[in-house]
Amino acid sequence: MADASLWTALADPHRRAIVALLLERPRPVGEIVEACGLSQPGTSKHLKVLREAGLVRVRQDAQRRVYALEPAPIAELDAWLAPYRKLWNRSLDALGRRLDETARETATREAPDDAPNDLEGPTTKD
Amino acid sequence: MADASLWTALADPHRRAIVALLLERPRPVGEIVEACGLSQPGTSKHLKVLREAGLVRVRQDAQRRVYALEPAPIAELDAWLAPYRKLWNRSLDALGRRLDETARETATREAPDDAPNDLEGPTTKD
DNA sequence: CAGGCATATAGCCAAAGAGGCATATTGCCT
DNA sequence: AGGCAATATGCCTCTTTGGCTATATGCCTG
Repeated sequence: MADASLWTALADPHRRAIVALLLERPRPVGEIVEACGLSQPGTSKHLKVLREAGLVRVRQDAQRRVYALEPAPIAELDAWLAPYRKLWNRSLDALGRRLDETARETATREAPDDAPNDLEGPTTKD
Repeated sequence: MADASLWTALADPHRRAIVALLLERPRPVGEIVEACGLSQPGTSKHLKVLREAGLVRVRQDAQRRVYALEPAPIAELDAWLAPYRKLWNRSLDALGRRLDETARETATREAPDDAPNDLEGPTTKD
């Protein structure tokens, strides 16, 4: 499943950095190499991983290869995340936790009928 | 930066499976072991990773340790995702919602017994 | 057609990670 | 106290992966 490679691809900080770079605008390899401070082959390898995960696409411009973000896989991530979003919305409400970029604050104080995830009790953390 | 460990934690399919399990409800270790078909120590190790990433919380109930999802880190993921969401929304608009149906397709689930379970959330496409 | 860029691939090494088994630890029960 | 049940840790192995250097490929230009 491509899902696996998606997570694997984004697991690496350098690759997330590259993805962030490409969010701003498409870029040729040289630029990416310079930005993330790796060797050119190393960067190329990361780009390969991103390519195979479908996260980026390449356009050839003479000798340059211009990489650009591919939106679909990230949408996939978003879809994966969806079920969890309602969970932390509930918690956010309960704990009064403030998160920077939620934008989902609908003030829906519905009482959870089953309340599957009550994380209370003596929380023994590590 | 808990971010790194967050991605690393979710990079593993077994750990994503565990997280999916805990989305339904909190569970003791034994149940998780059974569900993901790994050895008990192996499962425990995964739980440790999730714990250290802040993704789960433990409540001690007699000899049992009941694990539950911690919403905040997933919210963090959502925050990370936010800038990209704009991007693919744009594309979605441009492509005439073709991606939308891709993202909303439902996946078939199978009951995990001893097989490698893919109880990941709404696995999209493929 | 030779030369030079820009990028990809191949080969190699060290480090991390996932998995298993055996064992320690902790709490309950008799 | 002794034993069992549930979970965590240590240790070992094997595979994967990230990084590098060296080399191949493709494309443009003189």
